[in-house]
Amino acid sequence: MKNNPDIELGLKALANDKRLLVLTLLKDPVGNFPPQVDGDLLTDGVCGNWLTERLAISQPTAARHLKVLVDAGFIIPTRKKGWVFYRRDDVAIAAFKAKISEDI
Amino acid sequence: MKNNPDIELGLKALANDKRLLVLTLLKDPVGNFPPQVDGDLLTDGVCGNWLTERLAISQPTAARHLKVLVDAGFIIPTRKKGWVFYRRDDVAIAAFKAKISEDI
DNA sequence: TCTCTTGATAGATAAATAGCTATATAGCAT
DNA sequence: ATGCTATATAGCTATTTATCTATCAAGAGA
Repeated sequence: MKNNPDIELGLKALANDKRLLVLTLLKDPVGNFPPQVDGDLLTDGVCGNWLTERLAISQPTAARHLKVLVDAGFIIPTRKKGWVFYRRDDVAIAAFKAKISEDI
Repeated sequence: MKNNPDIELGLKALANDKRLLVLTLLKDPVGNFPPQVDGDLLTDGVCGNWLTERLAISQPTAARHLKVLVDAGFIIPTRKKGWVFYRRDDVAIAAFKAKISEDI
C-alpha cells in the first residue's frame, strides 16, 4: 500500500541518469538536435532515434527509458510517418514540481 | 560519467515509499509521535526506534533507509544518550526543490 | 564492573532495474 | 505486394536495492 503513488512514480522515473538527460535535452530541441523532415522539433518533439544515439545505449533500452518517462507523464510521444517524436509535457512537469514542493 | 550527480543522489533517495514516509512523518513530529524524554521532538528530532516502528520493517533495514536520507542531506541525525534522533533539514530540502525546479 | 538496550555491521536472499541480443510488428515507400 | 526501417517485445544476464536474521560494538545505569 503506497503512501503517495503518483509522486513515487514520478520520482522513480526521474531517479536515473539517462532519463534526466532526456528531459534536459528536450528542454532545447532546436539547440540540441539537427532539423527534422517529418516532425517539427518544437511541436512534435525529437525523434526517438536521435535520443537513443545521444544516450549511447541500445535501442530497446532507450525505448524502455522513454516509456518510463511517458508513463510518468513527463514526455509526450507523437507518432508520425513511422517515427515517434518526443517532447516534454511542461505542464505536467510543473505540476509535479509543485506537488513535490508541497508534499516533501 | 554522471550528468548531474547531486540531483540524482537526491532523487534516488526520494524514490522510495518508506523514505518518503519518513520525511512526511518528520514534518510534524509533535503531531505524529508521543513526547520524548531524552531528546526534544522539535530541536533534536524523532527517535530512530519510533520511526522504525512506523515503517513496519526491521531495525537494520530502517537504519539503512535513514542513512540514505542522511547521506542525501535531507535529515540530520543527533546522537543523545544512546539514541539517535532524526529531524528534517528543511534548508537542504528547500535547496533541493529549487535545484529540481531549475534543472528539470 | 556488569548488564541491558540501542544502534551498526555482516552476510544471505529476493526483487527490481538496467542493460544486451534476437525477434516480431507496424507502417512507408517503391 | 514486397522490402526496408523504426519501434516494440521477449528473454536473458548483471547489478543494484530492499529485506531479513544473526551478531557486534557502544554507552547508560545500576
